[in-house]
Amino acid sequence: MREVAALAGVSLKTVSRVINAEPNVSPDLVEKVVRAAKQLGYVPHLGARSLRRSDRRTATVGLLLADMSNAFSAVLMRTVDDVARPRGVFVMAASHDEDEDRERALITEFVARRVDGLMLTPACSDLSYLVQQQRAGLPVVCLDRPALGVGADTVLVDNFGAVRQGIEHLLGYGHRRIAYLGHHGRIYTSTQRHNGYLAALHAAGIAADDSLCRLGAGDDAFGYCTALELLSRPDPPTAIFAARNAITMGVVRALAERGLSTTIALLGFDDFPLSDLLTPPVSVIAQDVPALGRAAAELLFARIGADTGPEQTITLQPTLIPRGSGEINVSAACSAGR
Amino acid sequence: MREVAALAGVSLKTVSRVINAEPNVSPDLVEKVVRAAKQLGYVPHLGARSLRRSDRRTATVGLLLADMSNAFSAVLMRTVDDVARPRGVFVMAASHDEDEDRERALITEFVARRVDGLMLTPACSDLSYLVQQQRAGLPVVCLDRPALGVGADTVLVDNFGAVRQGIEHLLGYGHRRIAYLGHHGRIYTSTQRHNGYLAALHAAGIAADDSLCRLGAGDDAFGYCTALELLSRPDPPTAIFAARNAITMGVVRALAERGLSTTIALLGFDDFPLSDLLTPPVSVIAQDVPALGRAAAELLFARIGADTGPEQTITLQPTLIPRGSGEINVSAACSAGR
DNA sequence: CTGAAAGCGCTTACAG
DNA sequence: CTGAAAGCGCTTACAG
Repeated sequence: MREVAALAGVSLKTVSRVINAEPNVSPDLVEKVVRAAKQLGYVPHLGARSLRRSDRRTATVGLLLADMSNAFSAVLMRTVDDVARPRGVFVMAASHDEDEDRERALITEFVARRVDGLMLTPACSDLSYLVQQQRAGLPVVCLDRPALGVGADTVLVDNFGAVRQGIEHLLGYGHRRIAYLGHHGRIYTSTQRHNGYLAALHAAGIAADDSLCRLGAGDDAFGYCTALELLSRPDPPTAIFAARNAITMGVVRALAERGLSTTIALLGFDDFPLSDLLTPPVSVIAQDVPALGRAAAELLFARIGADTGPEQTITLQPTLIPRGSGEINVSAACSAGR
Repeated sequence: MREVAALAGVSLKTVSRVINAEPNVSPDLVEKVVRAAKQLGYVPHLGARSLRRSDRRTATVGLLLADMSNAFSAVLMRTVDDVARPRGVFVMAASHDEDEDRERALITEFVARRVDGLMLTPACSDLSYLVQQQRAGLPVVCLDRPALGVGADTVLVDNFGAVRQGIEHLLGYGHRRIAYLGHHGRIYTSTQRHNGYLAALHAAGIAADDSLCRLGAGDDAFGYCTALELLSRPDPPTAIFAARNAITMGVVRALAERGLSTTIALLGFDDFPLSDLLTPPVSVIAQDVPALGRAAAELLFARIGADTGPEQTITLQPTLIPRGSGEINVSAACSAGR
């Protein structure tokens, strides 16, 4: 900027005025500055600007996810970025891998970079240490999971209701022995889904069989191995609910291997590519991930824009998409399973 | 920091020394400062630090992708982040959507934030405007596509060779009428793949049939519609090469719908989840995406670490994974197709 | 309409 | 071992 001022033969303040498109600069000075800036390839230093400006904005927000390599997170990032970009804001993303210490360290790094706001999918740890930052003016929005120990705008998905409804769907096809394959650990969404399963069984007057309820790593291999094991039992389940798409894929593999794809009903949480091309097509409970990201980003930018209204919690409803695998009657399973 | 100094009863410089773990501070002052910092919840301002420090590092790198919502980019981001994180560096990602103006604007925004380095998958536009930034000390690494109009470390995938080999694989099963479904536009990887296809045919003495060579949007719908159309011809292809996984998925759908999955050979570029569970399992040419991201990130950090060695270009070899769909003999296709 | 001075939060380069 | 002064690139708050 100093060089631009020197080349244009004006003061720093005049350059600043031109860069920021402030009014009341004579046209010929504007042109001199613009020409000098172009000639020098001058790009204003946003960091220095934010240090001095009264609003202290860095035009940067933090997005803390469980693991940004999965499709769910990738879509979230993109929709958040789509909201941020028109405002000239960049998104810095990071993954906490469900590790609380890592989560806390990453939040501190975001704060050290003075992000204008923070969006996070909490690792379900106590976030009360965030209160201090919030009071210092950091807007925080939680997405997909609620904040514990701290108030914050939150966008959730009705995991509980959707799974209950999904299990009721399977019950409607006569299933009574429905296995639940889920993610272990105290991840909020897992717990909610599990509770939805239990609630549906309870409402139907069915005692939950603990041996049909398996919690594990939540990946493809877990789904595959667990399904194989369950199917080998003398009293196999007639239907399987997979609480995550990776698990669903593993179960699909196991059913195909055993030739049971059209015998055992399967319903999965979260849609995935090609689910409609499998044999039979896989029924799923689908979340509107872009809507989740968009809602959270809009809440955050409203807060950054000094919205001081009461805290909001938005809950999105997933949709059950019946494609075939979840619409298999129990009689078929019984005749083949025994 | 001022508050910390006041609370600890020391000078700014002493606080600075403690924060930066500089030697030669008396233990009791260290403790006083540490206690004051903790009490106040003090987090150093990295922006202010980088403004003043001699190395000018912001502990931030830019990652410019075509579209961060797809699985390929998501994995790239994660592996780049895995290299950056242990160095205390954050990754800012953005998507240019193959739009050159957007690409240029995003690069300027990265420069305005004074990223320590820039990694990009160029939209295949002329990047000579980057030379100025490079001379000013900005390390640039291109990944997946080469830099045009500017020298930069680059990590590429041998698209040409892998596709030529893939087509030879199909030729080995007796196919002579092999369709090519690719992405239009002047994206480098597309062109390379297309050239690999042509080279293989040429080497085998087969005249390329332009009507079998379709370039389009490169998505699922394009693959589906184009495959349906080709299969409806009086002289349909006996094998299809899909130059991108989204296209492959569309072709899978079309073949399944026509009951031609085990009749027409299919080979796709880029693996995708569940490809091995389809009927028949889909043969693909798979790229090692994590290796791509890791190599690029390591090149970048070497440059940031003042490596002034000659420019490097690393080329990774994809792997052909035969699963069944690409190993269908031409005779079957001929008997059914006519 | 224009610019000189001060200061954002930190580190550098010195002096003690 | 400790600190006062200057300055990174910019904007604020004034004065002219």
